[in-house]
Amino acid sequence: MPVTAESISAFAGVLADRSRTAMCLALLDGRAWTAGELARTAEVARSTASEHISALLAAGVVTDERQGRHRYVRLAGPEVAEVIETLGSVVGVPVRPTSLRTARATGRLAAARTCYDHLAGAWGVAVFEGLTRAGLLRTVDGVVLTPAGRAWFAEVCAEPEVSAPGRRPAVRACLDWTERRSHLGGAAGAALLRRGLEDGWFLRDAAVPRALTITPHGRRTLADLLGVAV
Amino acid sequence: MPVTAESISAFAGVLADRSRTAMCLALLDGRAWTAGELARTAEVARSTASEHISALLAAGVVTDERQGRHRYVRLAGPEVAEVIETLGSVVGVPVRPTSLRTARATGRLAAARTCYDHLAGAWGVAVFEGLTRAGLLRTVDGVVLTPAGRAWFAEVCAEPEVSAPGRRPAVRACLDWTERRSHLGGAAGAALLRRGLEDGWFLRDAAVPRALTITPHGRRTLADLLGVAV
DNA sequence: CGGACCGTTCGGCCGGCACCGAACAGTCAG
DNA sequence: CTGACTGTTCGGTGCCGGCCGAACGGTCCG
Repeated sequence: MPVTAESISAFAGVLADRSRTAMCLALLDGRAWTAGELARTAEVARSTASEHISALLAAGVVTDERQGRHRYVRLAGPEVAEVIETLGSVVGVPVRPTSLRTARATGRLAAARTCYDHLAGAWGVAVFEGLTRAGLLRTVDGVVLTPAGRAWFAEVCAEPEVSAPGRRPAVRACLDWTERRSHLGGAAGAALLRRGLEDGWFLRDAAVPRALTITPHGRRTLADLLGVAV
Repeated sequence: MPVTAESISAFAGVLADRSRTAMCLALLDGRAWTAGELARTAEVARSTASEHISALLAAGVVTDERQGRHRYVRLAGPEVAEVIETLGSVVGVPVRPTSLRTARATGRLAAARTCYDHLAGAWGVAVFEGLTRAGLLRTVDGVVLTPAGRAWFAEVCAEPEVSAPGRRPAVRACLDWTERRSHLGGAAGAALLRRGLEDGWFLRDAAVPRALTITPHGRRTLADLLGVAV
């Protein structure tokens, strides 16, 4: 019983700071923010923001992901988003409109969106799993492109770069915010998205940044390419 | 935007203390606790508890009610209960069983219970409104017993005390925790509960403290007395 | 390699707050 | 009235935590 009180108060303590709360409110949009962006949002020094992010991380409020010289931070899951929204709703109305707006936005984002430079959302996960089922991707101990997959990408995306031994990994499993499963990152993921945008599989949403809508043509093409219903 | 972050963090700050959280967890059962009981539950000095209660009060987490030398404290409403439970659910499972147990308990408590020494819950509210409809209670600018009501209580409860100009008010509107409407407190409310227990209208629940079950006899009697279906 | 940029670590400062005990005010019972 | 009890106020103490700037390690680019 006292353990429960301890852990709840500890968790509340993490949210009990103006700067950390400002960061969390920014993160409510479901996107990944860099540490510097969060520092600017909360209006504190980068060093201070770094400490705050560490605290949020330790409490399980956010997850992070290093990428080059950047540190991308996102909310750890829908549960913590719910806590923050509940907290906001009890303190007054001002969060409601934001909440509704983000709900609509995340609805669109959940279906299909860009994650940095590759495809994410329900469609991103479907593609990832389709590639795996088709034998183009092997997911034991990490994820690698099979020879068949390498050939497939070279043909579909017409980009030899995918197989080149550059510094960027060809494929990378990227945990999906909404689906909690992996979608395809890395050079191959980027190439596929580029190809899809060029060829009209997806259209960028005018209203919601990062959101994508699938065209009927894209739907047919992907089903065709993967040899499965997606 | 900064205003929102400010207010959310301020609210979270109130919950960000082991002692205050322990108090809130105790209050989750929906009952009113005295300041001393909360101090013992949180294992702090009475003076410390007093300060904590003031903080919870200022934040709108609880409401209080002085009664004699006691200060009764209860959660301000279902919304704050929801916040605390949400907070507990994200931090781990340990709150769930408690939550389920209290849910079952509050289910019984919602129907009929004692509030200090009078009837509360759905039945308490129904009786209050039945008395009003029957013209025994007038509820403009507070609540008073009509002459007819005074006679009714003298007859039914056989207690002249109800009309005596003692220090305790004859009737008092007591805001019901579950119904968010008034039930009957004061000397008349106490007399009515006493009469009901003596005459077998209600039985005390063995498992859940303060819970009451209505007997068929009680149901008939109340409907009869109030001249309405309750 | 050197310069630009991002993030982290480390002192050091400062304010706030949780806690207690003692003294005091109000209520109830005998 | 007296004594028992509940709750509040007020100093005083100690600690925790948020903040910054400076220095440093990594990464990307030319």
